[in-house]
Amino acid sequence: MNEFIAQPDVTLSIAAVERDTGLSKDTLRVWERRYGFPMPRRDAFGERCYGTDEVDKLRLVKRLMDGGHRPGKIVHRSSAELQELAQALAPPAASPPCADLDGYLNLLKTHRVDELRRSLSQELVRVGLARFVAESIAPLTVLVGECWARGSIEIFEEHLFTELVQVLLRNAINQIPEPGGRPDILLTTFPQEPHGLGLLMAEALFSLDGCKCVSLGVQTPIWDIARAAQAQRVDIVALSFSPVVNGHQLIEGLIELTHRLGPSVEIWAGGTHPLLKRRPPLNVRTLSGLADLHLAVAEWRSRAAARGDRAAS
Amino acid sequence: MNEFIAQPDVTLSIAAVERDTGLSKDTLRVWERRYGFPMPRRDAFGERCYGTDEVDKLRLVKRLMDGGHRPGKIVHRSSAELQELAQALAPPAASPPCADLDGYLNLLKTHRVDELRRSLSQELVRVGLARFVAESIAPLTVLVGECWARGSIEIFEEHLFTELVQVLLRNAINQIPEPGGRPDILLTTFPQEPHGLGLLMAEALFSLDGCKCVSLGVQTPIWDIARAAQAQRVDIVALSFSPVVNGHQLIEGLIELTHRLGPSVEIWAGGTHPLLKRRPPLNVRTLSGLADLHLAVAEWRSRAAARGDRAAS
DNA sequence: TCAACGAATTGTCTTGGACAATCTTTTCGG
DNA sequence: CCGAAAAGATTGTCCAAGACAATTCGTTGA
Repeated sequence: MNEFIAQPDVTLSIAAVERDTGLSKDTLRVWERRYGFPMPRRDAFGERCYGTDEVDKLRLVKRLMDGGHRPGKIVHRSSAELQELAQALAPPAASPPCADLDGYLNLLKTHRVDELRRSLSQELVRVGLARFVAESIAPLTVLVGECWARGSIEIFEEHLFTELVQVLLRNAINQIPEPGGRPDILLTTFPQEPHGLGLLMAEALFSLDGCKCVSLGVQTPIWDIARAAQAQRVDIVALSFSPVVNGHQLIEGLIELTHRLGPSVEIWAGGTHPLLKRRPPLNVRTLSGLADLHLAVAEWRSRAAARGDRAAS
Repeated sequence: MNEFIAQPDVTLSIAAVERDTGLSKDTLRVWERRYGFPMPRRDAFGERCYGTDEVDKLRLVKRLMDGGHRPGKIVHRSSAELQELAQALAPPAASPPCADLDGYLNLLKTHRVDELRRSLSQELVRVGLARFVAESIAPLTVLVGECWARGSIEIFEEHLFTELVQVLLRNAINQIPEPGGRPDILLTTFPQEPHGLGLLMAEALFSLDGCKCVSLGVQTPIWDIARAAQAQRVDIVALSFSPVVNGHQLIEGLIELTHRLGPSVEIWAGGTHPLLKRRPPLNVRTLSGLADLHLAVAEWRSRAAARGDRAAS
């Protein structure tokens, strides 16, 4: 069907490697200069030809870097050693993973998507949305994230999971009767933060508490978060942070956002980013764990009542 | 309300311009050297600072190039002249923008989100999902995209729109009774493509046609698309392309994916990327317009029947 | 134990040159 | 006069080596 015979030595151009690994051309060249890896062959025109083995190793290195390793320390190791590192990287499974969670994870790894959706749906109906989010989805999401960092699940499996949970949660949120009560909450993430599941979980819990939620989705520029908050006249801007965002950018962003929003809008920050636990920053309400959301809303309402804000019923 | 005066001189780095215009850093530098445009200011460290006016013009030039113009001929013209060219180029103006669309757009621009959701919902119920997608959502999405490119709507408004449509479509898809028929279709986008609405529209229409859809969401690495297609044993990989993806990367990616998938899996490509209209590439089925989806599925089924594939009922 | 300072690491930007691929124009044979 | 082949211009991407800001690491001092 295809006139191309599978070449025994497939090689990729630097642009193709950039696309496949996510490492920029500049980075690839500077690694070659500094570390001697990757050291691709050159074609007749002196251009780099990367082999599949090199690209595979680059992918591995990239994954370890996402997990906190530094390139200079690991590029020289063999692929086998890197595999080991990736295994060791994962946190020692802090909580003894509940049997249910392992069951779900197993379904995901064996690609029985329909079964996974069905059993999660059943669990949702069984325990209700609030407990479902807190006890199943949240820990499962963390677990999947850890597995991803360790390389023990594939990227497309993580995509499948994200998509599936999204469908489930959006559907559940939709079935909550239109609340329309205060506080009005704007949900979004910073530009560097591509993960949206945390946001969706928060939206579910807030909606259950009768808050009016407006979501901007992920990766909204700070300036636009402020604009949206003004335009929608919300009471609270709720942000979600996973560990991928740089701590410095997180703090800087929160400071800037605080200034832009002014005192009339509160900022609530939640998620799995380590900084949120260690030092509660500025005048930002940090939400430690999903149970805290309910508490925070209750507090806000009693504050509003104390202010004599009758609209916040 | 806000103590910060809107800065008169917002400038973007070369990386930001690459992201915003789709023109590579190399291209931006070589244009500066050859044509003298763009000629960005330099900051204290000698790095390029592009003004918003330059970026706007670059976007315009890019659009004209996608339409067949060559950069050397047009970069020197004024923005006004380019606007004219764009006018002349673009519209066979297939449909004079329906009054409904303008109404929706207006609701979005005045931030009456609830009203917008309600009127779209009503329209959905009125005309059914298929027509709703083809006649309202698709052109409205294009319109919003154009406004965004022109800068006549704000980023957060675009986020609001995306989120709202997503909720609507996911909810509608959910209510389609589980089809489970062939073909099995895997939906996703290339790593450079962050827009997911096209995917969602396709999923809606495919599902209506009784296809079994599995979505990976956006930005899946090519390698993982192939892995997922194998694992799920799908018949078709459906991809969506907006103009933001580089034409070269599009072609290269499709070639690589073709090789990785082998002959047993078809590739269908749709979206608003200009390349899809001009030269139908390779052995990829290009879907020109949403109406084509239905046709393509019908064709696939008759081919399957001709092969005597009884499973594809 | 924590903060602060200097050193090492690392990604991205810079310049200017080169060249293959593509598009346009000219030339030439029928 | 038409169509094909050759010559010429255009254009995007690659290369090399240098520079530097931002981040992280490691050490010292309180």
